[in-house]
Amino acid sequence: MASSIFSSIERSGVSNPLIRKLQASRLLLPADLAELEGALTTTFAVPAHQDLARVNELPRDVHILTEGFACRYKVLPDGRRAILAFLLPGDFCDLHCAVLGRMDPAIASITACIIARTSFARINELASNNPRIANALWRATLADEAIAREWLVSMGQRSAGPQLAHLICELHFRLQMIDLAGADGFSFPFTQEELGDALGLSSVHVNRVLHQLREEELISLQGRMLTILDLPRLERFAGFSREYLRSPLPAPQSIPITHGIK
Amino acid sequence: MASSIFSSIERSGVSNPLIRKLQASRLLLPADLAELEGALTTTFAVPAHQDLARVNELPRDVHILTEGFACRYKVLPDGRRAILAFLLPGDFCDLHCAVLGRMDPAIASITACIIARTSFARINELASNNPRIANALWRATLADEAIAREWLVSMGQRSAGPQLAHLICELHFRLQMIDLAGADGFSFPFTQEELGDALGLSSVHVNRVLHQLREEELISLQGRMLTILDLPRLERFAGFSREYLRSPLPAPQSIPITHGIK
DNA sequence: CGAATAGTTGACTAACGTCAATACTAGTGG
DNA sequence: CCACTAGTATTGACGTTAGTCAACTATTCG
Repeated sequence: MASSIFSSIERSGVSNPLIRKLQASRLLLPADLAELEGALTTTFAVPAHQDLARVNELPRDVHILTEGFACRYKVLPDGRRAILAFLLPGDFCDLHCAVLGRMDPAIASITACIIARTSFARINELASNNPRIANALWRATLADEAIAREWLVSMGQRSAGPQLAHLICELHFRLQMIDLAGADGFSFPFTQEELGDALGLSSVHVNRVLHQLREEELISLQGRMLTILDLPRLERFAGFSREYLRSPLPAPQSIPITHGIK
Repeated sequence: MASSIFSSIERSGVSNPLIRKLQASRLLLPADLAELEGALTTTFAVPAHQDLARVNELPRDVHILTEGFACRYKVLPDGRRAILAFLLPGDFCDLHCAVLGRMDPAIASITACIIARTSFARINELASNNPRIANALWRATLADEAIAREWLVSMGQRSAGPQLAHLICELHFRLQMIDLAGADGFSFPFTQEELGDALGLSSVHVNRVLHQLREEELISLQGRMLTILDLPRLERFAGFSREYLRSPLPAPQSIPITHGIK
């Protein structure tokens, strides 16, 4: 199963979205970026709706989504599936697993994906020797956590309509950050069942709520392209505040430029 | 468990539960523990049901819960409150906020608490100069994340009964880890409204579900003391697996003992 | 002891799930 | 180009879970 999928399309990736994201964050020096990029040599392609964790059983590798959509999920004993996060280009798939040394939630592609891989040993070496990189990686996992926390708020306190609207706002904002959302809309390749598993709703109910959002002319959805018709109104309806997604610059002392004295 | 190795520290009477936890994890050398403990000099008391974030508006400090129960929460514009995590002794209150440089969710005490404080600058200095400490702190935030993810599963896929049971199992396990849960039961100081805000349920429904758990003789709850009457049955009912709470030892290469070469 | 807070219970309502039938769509091979 | 198929979307009828409102009781605490 595993080998056929990884008819590895090796590419010399200068345009890794993770590197671009980190570059934009201004947390790292050019030299740091080069170090990190040097570790991301191997990339491979995965078809849509493919289980990634099972394909590669080594939890000691770290994967970065480079192109396409994926998700983290967990299946319960009774067969229900919980989608815990949607992964977009530039996101780490399993950095936390590598740090903890445990392959906790599974990863699956949603669309066809391109994924970059490196060994955790390599990442760990970089982080150990360069606190700026360690800090940037740490912050990346914390950004994940902030999104998960907001999902928690959504699931607990928002009814289905606002909850779905909130997810749309989140994806829109995150895709904008990586230049993957135009003014006209963005790629929205999720099935209603996937949305349901992410929101804790049945796919039937997702359908109805989606219908409602279209009827109220908040969004339009044709093919797999979603257009936000009235962003301010959608954000208000969702109770969305982009604050939690912003990556604030750390205070001066949290970037120890003077590292090396020790 | 690792008592003989760290006997020198034990004899010196480590009172801080964070240090005890890290000590038990075997991630750090005695010297590392001493470094960290040296940073936790200031402690202060907070009465029950007190807002902690507002008490200390400086987001550049890091707080560690030393005694008592607290929670992370967020209030929505419409006044609803979402509790995002319960904090137990030894937990960081706001390490992630400090790293990200943003005071995201608020913290409130549930019981009277004792809290240790240190400056983030100090923590950051330790982490920058000592990758073992950086790793341990990173893992601590990831442990948080694992719990949040499991809450997400609970809220999305479990109905109220199993969800509440799951929370009880989680708290029981976490309290056991820090020697705060006896065989006879453990302190359970949450109001039903707090439980509701954490589970995304109304307090009325929490009451009914709690009643049901008692009727089925899974738990008993008197005063603020909860007793688990049949742990295996409760865990089965909740769909609880303690796997996600375990702190696995990292693979050898993730503890670079040889740090200092650079 | 009294006042506030927390817990309990019932009646009713709203949100969401389940089941099932039908329509659409993209990809497939003839 | 068409039919075939499997997955996906849509819609209706109905059941279940959980929310709301409201009254009442039990605790806690000053």
